[in-house]
Amino acid sequence: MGIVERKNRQKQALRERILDAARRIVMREGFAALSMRKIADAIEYSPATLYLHFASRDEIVQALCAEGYAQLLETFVPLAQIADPADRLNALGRAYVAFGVAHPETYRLIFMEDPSYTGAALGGAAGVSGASVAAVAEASAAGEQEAVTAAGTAVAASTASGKASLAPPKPDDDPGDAALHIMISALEELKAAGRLTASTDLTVWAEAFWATLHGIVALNLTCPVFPTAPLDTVLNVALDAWLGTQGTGQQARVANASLARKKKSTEARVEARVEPGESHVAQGGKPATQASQASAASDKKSTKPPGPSAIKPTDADTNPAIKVDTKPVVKPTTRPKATSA
Amino acid sequence: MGIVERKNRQKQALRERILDAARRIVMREGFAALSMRKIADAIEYSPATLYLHFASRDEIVQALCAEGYAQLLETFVPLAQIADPADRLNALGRAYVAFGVAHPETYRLIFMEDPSYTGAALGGAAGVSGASVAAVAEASAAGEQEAVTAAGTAVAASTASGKASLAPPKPDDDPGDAALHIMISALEELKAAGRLTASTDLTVWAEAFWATLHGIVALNLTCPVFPTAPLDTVLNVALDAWLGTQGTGQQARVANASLARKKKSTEARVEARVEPGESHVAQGGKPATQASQASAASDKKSTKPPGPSAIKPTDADTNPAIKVDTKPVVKPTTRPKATSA
DNA sequence: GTCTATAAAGAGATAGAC
DNA sequence: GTCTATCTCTTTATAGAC
Repeated sequence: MGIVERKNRQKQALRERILDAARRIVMREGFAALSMRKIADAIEYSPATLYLHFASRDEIVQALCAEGYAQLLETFVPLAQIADPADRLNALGRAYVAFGVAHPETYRLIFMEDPSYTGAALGGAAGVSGASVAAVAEASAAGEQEAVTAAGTAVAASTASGKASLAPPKPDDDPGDAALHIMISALEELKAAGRLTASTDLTVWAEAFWATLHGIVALNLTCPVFPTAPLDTVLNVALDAWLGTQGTGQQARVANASLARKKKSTEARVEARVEPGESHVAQGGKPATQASQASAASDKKSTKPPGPSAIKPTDADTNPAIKVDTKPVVKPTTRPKATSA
Repeated sequence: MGIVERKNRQKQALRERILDAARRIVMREGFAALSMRKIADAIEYSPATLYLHFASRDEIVQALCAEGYAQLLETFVPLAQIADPADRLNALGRAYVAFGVAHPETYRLIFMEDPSYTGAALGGAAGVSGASVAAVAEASAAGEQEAVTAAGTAVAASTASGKASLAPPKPDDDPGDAALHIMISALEELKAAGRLTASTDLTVWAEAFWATLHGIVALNLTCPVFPTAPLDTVLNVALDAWLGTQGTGQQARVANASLARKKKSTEARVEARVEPGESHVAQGGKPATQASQASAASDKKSTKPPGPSAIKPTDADTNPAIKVDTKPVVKPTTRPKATSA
């Protein structure tokens, strides 16, 4: 039966080519410019062929969303191994914002375009990349158990989660909750360690925290004038507000002394935890380059001129190893204008 | 020369009809469904006529944005008269979120669609409704001076700003900064009163705070699954994180005792400050109904079922006095599908 | 000022030949 | 499986009659 398998492979390959082309168009010209004709032209097939692989344009878009969301989750994988839960939350927040800024069109597609696309990403990413999702969830679970007992056992925790990421994936978890559960786990550790007086539901806290991150990203992608301050500065203030003095006053302050220490240093935290342990991350089977690359992208943005009315460049295209959205040529969410009539 | 004036009036009237129709379409069917033909059909003119009043579809959209932003600013006017700066920030945050939820399509249009639209709203709202913008700025300035001297002088402050809102407008202020300056003023009061140890730039703080609010609204409008918790709950946690324990620990906690008092009561704060003084607000020339209506809209949302995958209803159409967007019939940001082919 | 008519471009999706 | 050809439908914007 090698023939049918070859045909399957070819069919799958063409499907990938379609998605690749679609992704390129979205990155280059924005989501609104994505059309079946353009995809067909890009892969040098007829438009009708696309319908043999995808039932509609929407199905392509949703596949794109699922891919993008899986990509975002992969960014979190190495971060889930950070031992200190506060540091972990901090790193997750930075990575999230960095991802949004580095992949503006992908981020728009997943979280800012259409509820059905968002739902497709959060509910359907498992099919595309279930392994990474499961790895994230398990890494976070492993980290939780370790950190409750004692702090500073980063090596042991990372070893455990390294094995977990090699374990057989459970592809049918709800990927939408995976990222949130990472945060909630960190919060539970904080609470268990007495570093967080939980006056509120941890799920709500995580969701509100996430909303803050989303607001920072969304504003940077859409609002040309408002975040006058550099992205990093705003992000620092937000992370301070949520992590620096969280809880009820004195108690939380003492507990977060390790965070307050480097209050003005913007980026060092993630790399201080992850990069010295790059060996253990590589051991775990996942490359650590995404984390450092992500924080690097976030840092570059701090050189943005503070003046208003300048559409912010999304200059995160330094590392060609990572696919990065570039600024769309046409306006993102509007219909393409008539050229000359 | 009465003839030319009548013609000008008629021209202006048609312009308004065009915008009215456009607004209705956006509210009913979403922004993507707005086309010149539909507007023309709605006002029973030919499409060509529209181009005698607006150079392009974009110009109509930008006028809509400016209107919407002015509408949002008007929501802030009565709130700027709240004496206590922390209460004022709290009320502003709630009003902002309530506006976004009550007018989803307007909010999308201003802040979530296209950077150029956002810029048009923030930079061009003065032409549409410069008076209200100036009133907001002056009301906030008046409140600042009062509250530095002592707390609890709500009557005096409101009288002063009441006069201010009747003063001749300065229509050419940058409306984009107006709302932010209200927040910054409140922060300066907090700082001057020693209730906020300013470890960070106040402008940055205000922008980050605003980003949080935007994130909460944007997520509620776009993400079908994620804010599992009711909108109000998330908003409360966020406001607590920013206002409840802001500053460095103990000092802020004592200072914010008045806020912590009613921590679990969701809506009473705005009305406790504004509604007993409804006389003074009415005296100032601005109706106070918008503030209470806004917080009421926010509260209704808390009955949302927490289950995922349900597109959240935007049921804020109780008060017919306020124009409220309803849920679009078609998908918001996508091209309308081909009906039958 | 307003209309009819139409240009110019583009979209998604399908039928049927090969 | 793939293509050609086509259908149906949409859009913005303009020309020229009245």
